[in-house]
Amino acid sequence: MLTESHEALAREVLIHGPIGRSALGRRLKLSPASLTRLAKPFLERGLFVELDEESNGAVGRPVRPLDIAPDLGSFAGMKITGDAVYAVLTDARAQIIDERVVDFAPKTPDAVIAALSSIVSAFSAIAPAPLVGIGVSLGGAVDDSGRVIRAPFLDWVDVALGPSLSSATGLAVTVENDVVALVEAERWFGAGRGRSGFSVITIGAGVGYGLVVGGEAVHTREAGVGLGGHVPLDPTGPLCPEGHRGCSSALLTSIGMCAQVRAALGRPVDYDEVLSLAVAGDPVATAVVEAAARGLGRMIALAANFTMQPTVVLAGDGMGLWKVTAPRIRAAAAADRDPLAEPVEILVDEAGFRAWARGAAAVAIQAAVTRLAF
Amino acid sequence: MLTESHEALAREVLIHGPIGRSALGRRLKLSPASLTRLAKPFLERGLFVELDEESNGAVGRPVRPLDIAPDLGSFAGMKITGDAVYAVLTDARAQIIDERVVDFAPKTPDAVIAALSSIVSAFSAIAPAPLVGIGVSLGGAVDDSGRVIRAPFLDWVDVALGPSLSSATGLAVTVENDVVALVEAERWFGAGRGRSGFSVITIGAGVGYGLVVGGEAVHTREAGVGLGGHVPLDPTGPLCPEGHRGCSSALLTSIGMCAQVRAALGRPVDYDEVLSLAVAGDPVATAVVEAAARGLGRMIALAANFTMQPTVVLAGDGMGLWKVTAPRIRAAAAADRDPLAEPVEILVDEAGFRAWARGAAAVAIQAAVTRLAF
DNA sequence: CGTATTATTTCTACCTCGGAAATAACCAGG
DNA sequence: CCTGGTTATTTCCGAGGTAGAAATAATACG
Repeated sequence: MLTESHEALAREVLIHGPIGRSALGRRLKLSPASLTRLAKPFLERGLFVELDEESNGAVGRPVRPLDIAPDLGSFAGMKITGDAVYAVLTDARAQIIDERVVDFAPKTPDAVIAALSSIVSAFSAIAPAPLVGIGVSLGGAVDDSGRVIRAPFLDWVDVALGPSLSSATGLAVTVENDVVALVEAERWFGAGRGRSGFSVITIGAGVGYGLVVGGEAVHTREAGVGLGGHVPLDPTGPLCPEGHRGCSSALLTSIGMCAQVRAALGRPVDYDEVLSLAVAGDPVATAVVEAAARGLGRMIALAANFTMQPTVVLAGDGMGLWKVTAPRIRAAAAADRDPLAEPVEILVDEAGFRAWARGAAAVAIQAAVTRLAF
Repeated sequence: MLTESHEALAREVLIHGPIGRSALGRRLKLSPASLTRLAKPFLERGLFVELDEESNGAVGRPVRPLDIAPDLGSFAGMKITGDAVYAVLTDARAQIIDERVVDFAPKTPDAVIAALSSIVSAFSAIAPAPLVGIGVSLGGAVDDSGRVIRAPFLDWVDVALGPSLSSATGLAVTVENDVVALVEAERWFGAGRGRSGFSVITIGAGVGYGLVVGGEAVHTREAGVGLGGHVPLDPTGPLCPEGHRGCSSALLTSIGMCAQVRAALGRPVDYDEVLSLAVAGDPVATAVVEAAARGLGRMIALAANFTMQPTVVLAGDGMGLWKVTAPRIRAAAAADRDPLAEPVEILVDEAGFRAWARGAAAVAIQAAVTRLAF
């Protein structure tokens, strides 16, 4: 069995590789001697490869960087919504190789597992390396064993989703809350890579919030229950279904924005249309979008101030708002930022909706590293 | 030299003692055998004592709890303001034994060091155990070597306060930002003891903010620079000197509250008078105090939501506001708390202004534990 | 072509830790 | 009072991870 140090080495090479033993020693606070010893079993089993770095002009013996084997394994990440599964096939670094969408009905565990299984079969056929892990994420509460404690949008209570899918596919399955999974993806492979702390705000059908401090995601009982969904942002704003005026849900979600525009224009519109109307100068859509931009900026500033982390990562399917109003969001964030603190650094995950499925893949990869099983 | 495990043991006994080896093993994740080994040098050097627990009716061999020696050492904690030093003499657990206030003028390093030295002399004479460490805190930026990088309220830039005081007194001196020190005191000895995470809000002449996550205080460059000082809380509120409408400084500080009441009543009032006027039913003071209570409640909810820590500690000289309006603050916090999350737990440090000096003592104690020097 | 520099490996001793068994100190009940 | 049960602590000892020192490797530079 391999030790904790072995696992730390595997994680470090996966996240920061290719990287030389010397740099690894500094990063893990271990001596060069230990690095030689720790890396040996990985090289012997073919999990790591040693690269030939062409000399870069520096004096001294050139580094011999370690990297993960290119054919280490593939992973499937699948995000369950109320009517479809959005899936990505990734490599061991959560780089997307392929993506699929499969609708399902009715909202029963059997129908969902059938959809998930069909995706896994399809991915198995085209994956460049064997599938070694499956990640599933959804909006709701899950436990460590892969059971879904509750998922309101599916009307599920206590469903053994992980075990069922695992026996159906014969592969290791990790089930996680969607926001938690997305945060893990940002931490290991995304915008937060190499940063010790940042907060994550997702916008789309809902508003999600996650936090990383000291290199670790903050996991409390309330992670993923919708924290950040009802932050008061604009006292003159619209009402959300819970009756909060100008809260993040009312202001920032695609549902909330579309509802505002529809109420004023008298006809249904979708999210993309709201944005393009705003770009075209429609006064209603412009007002709604600008209010959202100010609200998001305020939320970014609040997150940065209260978490004491100057970096905020934006992700989710609502990134269209960023594309249209980035300067306004930045200005609003700066206005509410504490004047003495350094400016907020806003990082945007451009993957849009795929970021959710990539999050599911990320937790599957993490599970594989913890098991040191590839 | 003693190891990291020895230090962890010392910290654990100091914070949670008296405590048996068995419980220590569970807490530190070490075997009973290791606890016997680790505790030995402390008992031999007289730093720990073994208590005789009278049997409490439980079966089995009774625990033999370890505790720190009662005469382990005394500590001085001193908070520097613009015109006086507030000091406490404490035992090794930051329990206050005595307190002093010494005014100084002018705002020069020499005058401040003279005031600090006179307090140290006075404490030395009455301390029940030898003084082993001195902690100094102030509003401003300090570095690890005990230098004050800048302290605007004293017009100081780059003053070697720690080294000067150390050579003047011959004792180990620790200098820390006042908010950071207060957070450390709450974490080790105060309301946050035994909790892995919480946020701290101080109100008084200013608004301070600190954060503990995963058992560690969050130390970023912006710790103690005034984060939380200008959080927008009430869009219809008064202006702060920076021009923010209804921000935490305008709403919650004693200065801000007194200024509002004075503007309406046309005569100067102090903080205690504002509170007693409000209790007596004066309409102006009542409006100001209730706005402050609502604002503080909102700030508490924001802190809990964005830090994902359900516990918030209140401290500082403005605790009079809590005494007068606790139910209103609780109600406001509950209103802005995310509906799905567990209720906010509000803990109040009743020490008032002394909490600042106690924070300085706490960082001195921490330094002594790190050095394992008593 | 020798020297300086940096990376990595080899060898080895240390030292922390935990497992197992023994011992200690209590309670409960006959 | 004695015996068995239970929990806390100690003793003994081996396993294993770690780092120090020295050797070796591979480059740039003059």
